[in-house]
Amino acid sequence: MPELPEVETVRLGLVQLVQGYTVQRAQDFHPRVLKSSSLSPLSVVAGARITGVQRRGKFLWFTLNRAEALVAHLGMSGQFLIGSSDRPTPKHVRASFLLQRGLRKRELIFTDQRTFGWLSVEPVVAGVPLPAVHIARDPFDALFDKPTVIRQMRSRKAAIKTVLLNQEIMSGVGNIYADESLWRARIHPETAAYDLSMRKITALVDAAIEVMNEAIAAGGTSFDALYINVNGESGFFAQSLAAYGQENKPCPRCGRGIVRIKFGNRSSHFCPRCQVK
DNA sequence: GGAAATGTTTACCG
DNA sequence: CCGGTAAACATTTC
Repeated sequence: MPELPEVETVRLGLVQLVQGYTVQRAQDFHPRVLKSSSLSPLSVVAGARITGVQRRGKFLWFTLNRAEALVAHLGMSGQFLIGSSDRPTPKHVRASFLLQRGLRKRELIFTDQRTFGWLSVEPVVAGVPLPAVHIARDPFDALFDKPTVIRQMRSRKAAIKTVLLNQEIMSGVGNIYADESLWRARIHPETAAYDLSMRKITALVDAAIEVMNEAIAAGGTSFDALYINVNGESGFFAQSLAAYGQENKPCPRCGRGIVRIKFGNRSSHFCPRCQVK
């Protein structure tokens, strides 16, 4: 479930279900699930209490009653799931955590089909774990500086979609919400960022905030069982998408068919009438 | 068999 | 050193 709204959906579930729990045992089952930079093997997390679950952009971390944090990135297909006898044992289990709070016990599982996701025990620098230090604040961060972000975006020569996806300018937006934001702001994805007016870029950032807010309220976007929350449930924002994945379907604004182009190694969807270069 | 899938990092080039 | 671009990473499904 991996763009900001999906990661936030997971985070909210984890706050509800694992915050305050103490790790009894932590195990990893795949040679690449633990980042090579990890300060320690995963098993060393045993004994720590989870004091909170935080997020910056698409990076997620558990704060512990220790100096280090347990950091996670879901990559393309990572999931956290709370163990339940109601559901079949998930495939591609990469790590598991036995948790306890008083008499209550829970299992937290990390699964990842494509293994682009990872876990890591990391030092925290000024409130942010090391792997996320280079990631810019996302729009839901209390210290998000919109005017600065807009200025930085406008200073780039690259295509606006590339700039919107750059996690070091503003974090959180991935391919789905980039296409949706550009559609809402009526901007062609290949427009050079520095050719856009201040007004247009402002509209784009506002659209990104708006669409991600709506997606969080819907529990994220799920196309299939690969993107689900900690209870195994799908979000329903997919039904609200205007552009992403809507090739040949009518633009909800003007009726013209949405087109898909290959761009920067991935697909971009837009309305050729509403979004012109 | 080829293409595509919601991400990040790295290398290379100018 | 910086910005821009392409490729690599791995697995599964259509």
